[in-house]
Formats: sequence, C-alpha cells, structure tokens
Amino acid sequence: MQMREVIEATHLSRDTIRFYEKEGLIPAPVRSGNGYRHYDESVVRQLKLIKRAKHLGFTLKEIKSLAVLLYQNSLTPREMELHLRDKRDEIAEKIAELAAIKSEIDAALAGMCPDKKSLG
Amino acid sequence: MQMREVIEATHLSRDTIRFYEKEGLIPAPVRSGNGYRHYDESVVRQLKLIKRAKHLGFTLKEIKSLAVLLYQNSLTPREMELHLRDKRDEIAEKIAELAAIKSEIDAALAGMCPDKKSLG
DNA sequence: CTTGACTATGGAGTTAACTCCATAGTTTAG
DNA sequence: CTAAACTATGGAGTTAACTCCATAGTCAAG
Repeated sequence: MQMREVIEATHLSRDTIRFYEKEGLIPAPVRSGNGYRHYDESVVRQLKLIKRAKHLGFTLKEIKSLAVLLYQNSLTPREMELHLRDKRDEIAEKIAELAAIKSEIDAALAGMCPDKKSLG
Repeated sequence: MQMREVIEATHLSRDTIRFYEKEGLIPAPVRSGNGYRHYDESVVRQLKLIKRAKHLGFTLKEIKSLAVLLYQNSLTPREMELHLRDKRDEIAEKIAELAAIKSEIDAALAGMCPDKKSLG
C-alpha cells in the first residue's frame, strides 16, 4: 500500500501524513528501492484513530502517547495497563463534559417551549 | 464583579478573557467611570462553557455560534431550536467517537490481560 | 505621598498543527 | 520519445488561539 491509497483511505493530506510520521505518531514505513513509502494496512486504522482523537480535542502530544501505547510494544504490560486506564479515565471525563454541554443545550431548548418558563 | 473575580472563578487568564471579548464570545461588559470592566455573574457560566467546549475540540468559531445561541436572543425561537438541535447532534457524534476510542483502549486492555474479565 | 495591587491599551511574540513551495526523481500511458 | 501522474525532500508560510510586553491610569493602605 503506497501513499496515494493511504490518502484515499484516511482523507488526510500527504503533508499531514508525512508530518505525523516525522512527529512519531505513526511508525516510519519501509521504503522500496526508489525511496517510496510502503505502508502496512494497519496504518489506516492508526491514522483514523489520530483523526478522531484530534477532533475530540486531544493534542498530538497526547495522541502520540496513546498511539504508542496501542500500537507499539515498548512498555511492560503493567505500565501499559496503567497508562491505558488513565486514558480511559480522560475519555470518561470528556464524555461527562459533553453531557454537561448537552444539558445546557437541553435546558435552552426546554426554556423555549411555551409550557416551560424560567431558564437559568 | 470585576476582572480579578472572574479570573478566580474561571481560572482563565486576563488576556484570554479579553481575547474572548474581542472575538465576541462573551458580550462586552459595562465599564465603570474609571474604565474598569464590570461583569454580570452570568459571564462565569459562559466562560466555563467555552472552556469545556474548547477542551472537547470545538473551535472558538463553533463555540461562538453556540454561545450566541445560548446566551443572546438574536434569533427567532424556530431558528434557535433548529440550530440547537444541530449542536446536540454534533455532541452525540462526539460521544460516539469517544466510545470508538474507548473500545480501542478496552480491546488493548483485554488483549493484554485475557485472564481478567472486568476492567475497572 | 509612596507603595503595591489592581486596572487599561495596542501590538508583538509564541506554539501547535498543519500547509505550501520549489525542486527533483520515478513510473506509466500513448 | 514526451507527458501525466506519481513519489521524494527541506524549509518557508499560515492559522488559531493564545501569551507577553511596555506603558500607563486607579485606588486602598500606611
């Protein structure tokens, strides 16, 4: 799988993918004789995770640490488990924040209905 | 309520609050004779919403449109309701994305410790 | 009146995360 | 062969969202 296919599968730009490689968010792919990058299928999944996480307000620094945890085996199982649990807690916190915003919106919507009145 | 109190209540910097005012995310406060800003209590709630939304990956541009919807009465009830429902849909989508990341993490955790059935 | 904690301003500087550019090598279709 | 469509590189430029700075006015305490 070469660059063009990855671009099509992820809807990320060539420059963005190269940038993520430089920053260590995805592993450097093998090169064929001409110097072209040759990607493993799994990079698509990794890039999609990065894209989702970015959309959710995680910084690339945060995403990198998660990506390394998920896709590289650099830590002991124990360290890895602790880090992953931390990440899961962060996500739970974000879900709670989303719920808070949602209830603010719900309150505004409820306040607009004729039979309900005051809105804080 | 003046600047210092707002800073303490929101943990945002003076510069950030001034920046949000300049960008129209919060209304320009009234000024006392000396030129000092004098805030209404509601600004704290608005700033906290901005902070949460930012943490969740909304841009200031997106947040501005939401803040205007929630705190200023510039649209008809019908328009407002439509916009608020859109925002609520966006939030539902973000929750789904968070769930996707969470399951990726859960899968990694499950793969690491197949003997453990329950994950905190 | 001085000191120190407030407040104000416009504008420059910073950081993250791209995004673009100029240049150049490779491969494929005709 | 040429032309189009790929690929590569380092480095400059851009945008969002702050963050800092220099300068200066205000106000309460001692």
